[in-house]
Amino acid sequence: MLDKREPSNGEDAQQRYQAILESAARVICARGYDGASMQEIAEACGMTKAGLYHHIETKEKLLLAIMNYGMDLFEKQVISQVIDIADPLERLKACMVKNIKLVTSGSSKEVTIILHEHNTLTGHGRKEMNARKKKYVRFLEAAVTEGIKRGQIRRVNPTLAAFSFLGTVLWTYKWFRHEGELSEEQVANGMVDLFFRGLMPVRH
Amino acid sequence: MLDKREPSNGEDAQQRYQAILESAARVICARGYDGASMQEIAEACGMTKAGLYHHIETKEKLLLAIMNYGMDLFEKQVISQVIDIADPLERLKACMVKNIKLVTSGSSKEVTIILHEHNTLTGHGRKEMNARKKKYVRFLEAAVTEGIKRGQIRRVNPTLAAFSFLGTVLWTYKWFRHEGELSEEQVANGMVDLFFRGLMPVRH
DNA sequence: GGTGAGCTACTTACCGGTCGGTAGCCTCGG
DNA sequence: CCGAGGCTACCGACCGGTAAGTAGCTCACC
Repeated sequence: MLDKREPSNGEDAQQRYQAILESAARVICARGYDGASMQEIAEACGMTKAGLYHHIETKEKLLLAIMNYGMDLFEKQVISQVIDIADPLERLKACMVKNIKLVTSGSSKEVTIILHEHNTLTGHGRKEMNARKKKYVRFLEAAVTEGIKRGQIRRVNPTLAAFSFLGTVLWTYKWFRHEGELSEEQVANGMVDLFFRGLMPVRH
Repeated sequence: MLDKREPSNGEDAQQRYQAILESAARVICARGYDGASMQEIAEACGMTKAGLYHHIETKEKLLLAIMNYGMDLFEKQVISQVIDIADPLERLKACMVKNIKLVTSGSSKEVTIILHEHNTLTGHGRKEMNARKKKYVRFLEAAVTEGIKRGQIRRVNPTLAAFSFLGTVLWTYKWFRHEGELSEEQVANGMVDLFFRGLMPVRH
């Protein structure tokens, strides 16, 4: 049970911890989880390895913390931005735009780590992350189902639609480059257009 | 200059080498490149580490060999199966089905390694693999462009369409499970339907 | 004067890779 | 037909280096 008599101190400590997660995320994102040594991560945090271990328990728990932090970020910047949109089709479209921008902006390496290291965690931590991811899939499936009921979306398999959505959106982490010819906006809007309207010409 | 008086011997050696690549691929696919030790890989090949090093130069060159083997497999089982289809739309659809089945079947771990370890190779080997991947993107873009010219596909950005295609298809390596509710056929056919027709209802 | 944050110095284990050696087969001269 | 020489495939033992993680100290600040 924490005594919160000193909010400024508590806030500082939390900010410090988040700064560690962000620095660690940058290293792990660049080198991969196994390729990143605790030495490197500690240096990126402006500390020695032993100093870093004052804040974390193990390397794997650090990874879990980074991923949970990334999930918090995702839920704040994507889900909570669109969850109140009543129209399921508009909800899905807005969700796709927000999600693509979160991935392509590259500002939160934690999200990239979640995407790339999907098989790295073991045991309980892995189950925890899988549960959080599954919640997102269910959210997408529900929106599709609702859209079908309303007649806004044709009769497709909601699970397949959700994974198709996710593939389109999340695969961008592997190929999108800011130096490239396509801007974030172009990708986001273009993907929405492609996903919802398909490739076929308009019927007359 | 090899004297090929004994073709059977040469074939044996090549088969042996391929068996090594396949065993190594299984271990690397399961543990990740950095997580897989040469010790483990050698054991999976039924050899000691020193014995394995008789066949390969370095760990990274082993990875490159595995990826090139996977690319050969991909080109044989996907590209060459569809490249002669005259209709670009049918070419794309057949390509998507073949590609999804290659990934979901899970029989060739080499392909999964290509997808997952997209940032692992360095230097020349990485350029080599990127070139082979880019060829596939160009192939898809060209088919889309041709489909647009023929009026079979509406005016979309071919690059975006190609990456959308790839996201839908290749993301399956992260979530598809044979124990799951969806069969390979259901996924392949469902994805084709979704990708080409989109989510919107048919206009009347 | 205690507590959180950090350090130096260390342990144990394993990593990728190499070395010298050898068992078994093939080839070829005599 | 035999045996010397060479080659392929492999092994046991080992190298220098580095990995994750720890014990125990200092020190600034409440």
